[in-house]
Amino acid sequence: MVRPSKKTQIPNLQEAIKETAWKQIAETGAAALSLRAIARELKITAPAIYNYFPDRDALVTALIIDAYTSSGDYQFASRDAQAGGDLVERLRAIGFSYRQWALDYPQRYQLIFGTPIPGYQAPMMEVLPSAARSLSALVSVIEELRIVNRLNADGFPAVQPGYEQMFDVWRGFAGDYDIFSLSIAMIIWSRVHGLVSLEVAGNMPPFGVDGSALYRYEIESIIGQFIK
Amino acid sequence: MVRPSKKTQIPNLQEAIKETAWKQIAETGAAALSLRAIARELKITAPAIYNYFPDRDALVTALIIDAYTSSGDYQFASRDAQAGGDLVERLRAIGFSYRQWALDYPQRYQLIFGTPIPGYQAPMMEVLPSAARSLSALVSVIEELRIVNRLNADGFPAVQPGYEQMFDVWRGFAGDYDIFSLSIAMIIWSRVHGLVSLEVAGNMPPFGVDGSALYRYEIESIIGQFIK
DNA sequence: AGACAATAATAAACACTGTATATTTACACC
DNA sequence: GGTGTAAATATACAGTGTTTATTATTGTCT
Repeated sequence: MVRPSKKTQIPNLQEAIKETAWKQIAETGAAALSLRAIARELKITAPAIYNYFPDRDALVTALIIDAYTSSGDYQFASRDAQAGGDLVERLRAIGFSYRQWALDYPQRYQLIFGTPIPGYQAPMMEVLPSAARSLSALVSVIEELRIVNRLNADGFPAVQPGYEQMFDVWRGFAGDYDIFSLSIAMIIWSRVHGLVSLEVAGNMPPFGVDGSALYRYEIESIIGQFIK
Repeated sequence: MVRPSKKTQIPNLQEAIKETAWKQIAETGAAALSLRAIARELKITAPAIYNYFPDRDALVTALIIDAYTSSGDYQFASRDAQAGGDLVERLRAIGFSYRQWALDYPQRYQLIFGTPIPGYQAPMMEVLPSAARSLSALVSVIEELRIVNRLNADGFPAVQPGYEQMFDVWRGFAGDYDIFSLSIAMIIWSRVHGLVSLEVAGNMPPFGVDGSALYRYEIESIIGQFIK
């Protein structure tokens, strides 16, 4: 048999490949991702995958986009669960959901922020839409705080000249927010990311500083510094 | 020829293997590290490496230890260049040297904090000595600040009970510092690491926030929050 | 309905990788 | 000077991503 009849074929094979990839990433880690292993599990030959993804890197890119989307969904859900409430409370909720997602899906987190795939470099222009969206729940709340004049960031460095068009690209994906709100969101992101990345990767030496307590402290530090 | 005579042999082959590994990592990235490629460049066969490293992971561990040592050297050098000066100035110098090292050796930074080697997990107990030392330039200054009562961290979460012995292990490697100083150092580390890791990995979206300006802002934020 | 072209799979092969095993040789020591 | 050890090679195995050629199925056009 050279080609299976439509009855025995897997419907929506493109999606099935990604699902199997996620399953194997969850089981054995992102670094062990293997096209041949995926093909084995789907009872398919490896080159068949090339009908749906031009190469391994393209599959990884698709997975990263899904991961960003999943992270963004977490943050939007937590923001909207606090809809109508205090803006700072919404900010808190988003902050905690960032860590929660990383703890729930450490492999997805590593796929985005580690570099587990040999030789892989994410193509910025393909990934940007989902990456920008994943940050935009945070940006949206910061923007609201800015509008009601509760943002405090004296001496915050100005954006480099000549990048306005890049910002326009971002705007198209993530919403029409002020560039200052975006900058503040990025520094907040870098803070929570610092703590979460060390925790998830196991680089935090085991002195027993409680991860969630430390994280709560850092969230309150952020609020104390940037919100008035 | 099955074994080269001593004259044609490479002296200190263990060190030569690591050097070649670093050379290739600098050229083609940590993810492309290959025992066979190293062997080719040294004009030996791949299994010969197994006389010096039990497997590839052991070589990677040795490289990571070297990288931690290199990072620590940067920070100690910058601290000692400010010896006799203001403690806060020393803190600043250490902060900047952390980023500078990452920019000078992005591949080494990725080797430690990314996960570029498929299936590799750093053995904590082997890496801890050099990792602890690399943080201890910072810890030493924080400790001095604590002693002269210039440390400000109200509400900082307490260390979890039952980890005293882990801390003792750390003490043995990095110096006899107070556990509170160590905790403060860790949160400072997580902040600079958050910014640097996003910058080095290229995950900072290209809005043109000047990396070094943003970093300076963050360093001053840290000093403003924790030093009085 | 029949011819045809596009499509989606397989089969086989290539150049890699890390690693295990067996073999051979150079060297140091008694 | 023989012997044992250590350090290299040779060979082989199982795995990887990817390319090429082949083949059978499918949908479309006449």
